[in-house]
Amino acid sequence: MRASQLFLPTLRDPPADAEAASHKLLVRGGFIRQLSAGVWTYLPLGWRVHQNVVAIIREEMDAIGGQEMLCPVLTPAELWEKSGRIVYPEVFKLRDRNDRPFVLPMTHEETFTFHAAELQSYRQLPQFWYHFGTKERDEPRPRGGLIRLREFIMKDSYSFDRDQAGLDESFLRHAEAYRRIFDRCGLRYYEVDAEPGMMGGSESWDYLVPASSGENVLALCENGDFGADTEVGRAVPPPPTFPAALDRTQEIETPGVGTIEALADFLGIDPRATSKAMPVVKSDGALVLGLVRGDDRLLDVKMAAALASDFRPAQEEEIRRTFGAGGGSLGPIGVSVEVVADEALREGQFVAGANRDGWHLLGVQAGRDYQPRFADIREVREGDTCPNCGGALQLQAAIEVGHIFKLGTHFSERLGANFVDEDGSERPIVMGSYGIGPARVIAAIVEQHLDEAGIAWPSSVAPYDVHVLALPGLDEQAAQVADALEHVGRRVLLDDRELRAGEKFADADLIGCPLRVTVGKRTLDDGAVDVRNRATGDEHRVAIADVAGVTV
RNA sequence: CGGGGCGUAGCGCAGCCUGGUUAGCGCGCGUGCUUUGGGAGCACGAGGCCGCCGGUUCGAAUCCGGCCGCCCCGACCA
Repeated sequence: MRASQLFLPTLRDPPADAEAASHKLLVRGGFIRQLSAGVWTYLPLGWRVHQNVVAIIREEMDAIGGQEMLCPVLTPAELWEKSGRIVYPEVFKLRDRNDRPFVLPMTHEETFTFHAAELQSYRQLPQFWYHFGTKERDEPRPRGGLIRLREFIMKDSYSFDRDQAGLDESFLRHAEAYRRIFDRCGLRYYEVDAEPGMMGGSESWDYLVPASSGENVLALCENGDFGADTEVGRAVPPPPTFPAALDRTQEIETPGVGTIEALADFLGIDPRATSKAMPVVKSDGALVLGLVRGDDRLLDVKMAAALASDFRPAQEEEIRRTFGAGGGSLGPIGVSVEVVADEALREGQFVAGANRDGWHLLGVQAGRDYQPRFADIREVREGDTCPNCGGALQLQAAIEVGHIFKLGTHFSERLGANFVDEDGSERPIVMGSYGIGPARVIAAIVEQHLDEAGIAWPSSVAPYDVHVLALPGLDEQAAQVADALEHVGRRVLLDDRELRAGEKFADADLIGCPLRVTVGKRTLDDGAVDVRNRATGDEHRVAIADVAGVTV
């Protein structure tokens, strides 16, 4: 390809509204352009990279028996009413001229399950279908270039098995394929337990790529034996320094003490030896008391998982009616509601609210003084330690590039995707769903393969293998070099634009093809060119006759 | 949805507070000459609904009101 004819609008400066490195470089390099918040066009170079990522995914999906198909974007709302997902606020909804309701799907479980209803017999299972489909999500806040989009292409695949054992097998095969995909894309990533979500799946794993602009937070053990998404993973907080143990709880007046810091100061104790109570109301209206250590924070996604319900903070009036005290004086003793206590409160005696304004209790011990249900509901923090080996945990922002999920029978039951099993009985198909966002893969690759000058694409996804620079006056010679490379199957971008050498070098660094070949007077007299490795910066002189043989 | 910021040429910005000729600057773009291995120099030139609508005023990029859009933080998030 000749750069003089390529639509390649590179920019010297990053757009003012870009924050993430991948956002800045992909825009500057002429890979993508924004159309609206979270809505982007791939320009020619960006689409080539996208196609390369897609090709890798396709190969690995096919390698585990995937059958590629394509489902439409426009989808009758009826399917989503059956699955129950129609109520999600992120779902784009629209109507046709006859007022028939449609949705624009955020993923395609409903549609694939609709087709899976044609599967009749266990003899046809397992099946494994996928497509690269356009997803639409009315995100409340798109951001970061390609990191959170309102419209994007996703590889979503679906497995259809006769039983749980089959699903487990399909799930693991996907995990293997995903590892190969992300390896081939040059990503450093972690496979971690994920938040299963509200659809009742039993297990799900996330693929998280450490990158500062990511939205997930990864907890990693210094000894390498633990990695978890902090929305799911359990970590061990540093132990408290407890005051002398008491035989029974003791009331103490704490006038005007409204915060944990004030309480610890007033009593002269370690804040870690206190507890705090968070009254919440489940979606069925039941009030529950969440209890975490004084220095910890309740993490809402963990709490929701522990309660198996959404919840909201209780209101002042509800608190007073239930506990007979205000929000700053609540505790777990003598209450009529369920108490969900964090694991950190299992051992030891903590200070707790007395359910009496201006009073606390000393020496409150779980099991002896109150009977909670224990759950991991605290937010993982810097300074926590590894649950496996006790090593220090490090927190790191990460981009979620893939998610694999044991769905079970939620969709097959609601959409009537049943099969007849060997014993003649009809059963719902057991499903898994598996997603990868190529756009996020691209963003993640850039975040991990860049320097001050621009992107350094891994060869597997680079828009071109070799970037040949024709320095002024040497267009013909450069074209010959480019031809020689193309003849041996290399994908070549020939910069034949009428620009100064410095500008071509800068653009080449920015665009980030793995190899750069400079055709200039300086070396041509010797019948040679300079070949530079973008990632390492290594440059060496190669005779033109040998240039077709150079590799990264 | 809450908080903050921004909207002036393709990109980055100044001007606005304190209203007043033809709305500026850098980069980029076009033409010519000189240059030519790391974002050149000179000259000439093209390019603007100053986000939109309304109001105040003799006069609005500038003041006031409403709306729209975009970014960041939070909330939210299969």
